Amino acid sequence: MNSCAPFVRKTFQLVSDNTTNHIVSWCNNGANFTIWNTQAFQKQILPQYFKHNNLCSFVRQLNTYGFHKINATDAVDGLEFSHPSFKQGAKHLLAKIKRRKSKAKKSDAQSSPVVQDANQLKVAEALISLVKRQQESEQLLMSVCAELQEARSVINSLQSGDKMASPSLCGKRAYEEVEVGPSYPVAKKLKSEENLFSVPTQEMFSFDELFQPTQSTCAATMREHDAPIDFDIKELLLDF
Amino acid sequence: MNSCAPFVRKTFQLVSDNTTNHIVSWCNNGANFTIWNTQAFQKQILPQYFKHNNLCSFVRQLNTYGFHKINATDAVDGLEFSHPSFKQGAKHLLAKIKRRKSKAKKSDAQSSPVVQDANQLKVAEALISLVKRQQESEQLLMSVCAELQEARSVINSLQSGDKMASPSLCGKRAYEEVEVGPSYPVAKKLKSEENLFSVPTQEMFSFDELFQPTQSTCAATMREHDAPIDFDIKELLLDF
DNA sequence: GGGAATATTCCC
DNA sequence: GGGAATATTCCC
Repeated sequence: MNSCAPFVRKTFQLVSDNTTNHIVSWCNNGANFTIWNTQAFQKQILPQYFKHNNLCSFVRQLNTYGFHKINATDAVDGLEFSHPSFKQGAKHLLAKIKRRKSKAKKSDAQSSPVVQDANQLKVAEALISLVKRQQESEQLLMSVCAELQEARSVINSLQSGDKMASPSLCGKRAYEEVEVGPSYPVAKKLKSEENLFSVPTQEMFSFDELFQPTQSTCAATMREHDAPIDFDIKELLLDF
Repeated sequence: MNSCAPFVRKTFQLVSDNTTNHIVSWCNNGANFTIWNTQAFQKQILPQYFKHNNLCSFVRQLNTYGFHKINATDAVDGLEFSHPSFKQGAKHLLAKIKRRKSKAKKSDAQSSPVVQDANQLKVAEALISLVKRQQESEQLLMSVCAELQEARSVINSLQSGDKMASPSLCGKRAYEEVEVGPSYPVAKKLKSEENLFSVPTQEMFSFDELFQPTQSTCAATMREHDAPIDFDIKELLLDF
């Protein structure tokens, strides 16, 4: 029943106490509450419920628990606050009022990344190095594939004289995943590489969720349906 | 002068107050202090300095600031505490007494990794996927290089009849970093790839510092002086 | 003794 | 309003 935070329970009690309505009371038909006399509230009310007599500390707690101040209008003065689960006579709603956690900084495109300790810095550096290494691997792969294509063109032109197949090339292949014969066009071969590179869809994580591609590279021409690897690592670390 | 924490300053004051030496006082020639009467200390002393009257809370603060309890001996009773910078008459030492920070969990080889929030979990998954992708790229690169080697063997055998060079192969190369002619042995070519792959030494981070290789792969044969990419990602995340 | 949640203070 | 340091409470 009384599973709400001590601060919320005490605030409900002091607002509901009809003997002090001239200092603090429900208002707006029980939807909000108002501190009518801040001096009396500080000196007479707060010390009865809390370990201080500062209105600022009380308001700080209200904010921590998600209360909002109502802008003063011409009709009423006093300090008025509201919370969707803090209503007159509704004790059962108080358990829904939760203390706000110290929030992790959300990414702001302008702000610089905050890396909080040496270990997280190391993780960041690991990611950066790994991404660089991956880019280099993929570029090198492209260049070697281009060379292979040229070599096969040479073979085809050399063989055009006798139209003979080349059994030795097919027989000595070391890695079975590369099933490309001499007459197989390189464009088709690169299509099969896409399957090897792409992250399987059954995994709970995809690159696109985390990494915002910031520029296109030659790798994009090779892997059309996969996110480029050159995401902005700083973007990711903003959420740390 | 008085840059020490409020708790330390107040504790020095209440211990040094000679009018309450029957309740709490310096002892051991001013090296430690003793609470002689815990009931009187709670009810009469604590509320004068703090917002509570609980001995437990006071002791909790002593521990937070690095004080240690002295084991009771036959000679003295009472609650005795000590701190290397909390000595009778030595106000100037109080600034050296620092509050202990909530310590980040250190890695323990037996304990399971603790990934503290959803974002760090995403980073972990990103690293895992990136490592997998890198392994696949390097394996594919090896297989393509093997194919290229075979293709060049075919070219050499086909050319052995007329000993003619192949100018078209050199002229149409798309990527300048691959400077390998038709007669260049593949073993030498892979040596040059090592330079492309390896992390530059002038960077402040190296893979070997962070990642413990857990098994050797075929990639190790290609990149002799570089750490294998298949480190244990869980090892790294223990420190989060 | 100390981790961790809540409370209070201080400051922007 | 809310971040962050310190204080108090609660619990192991």
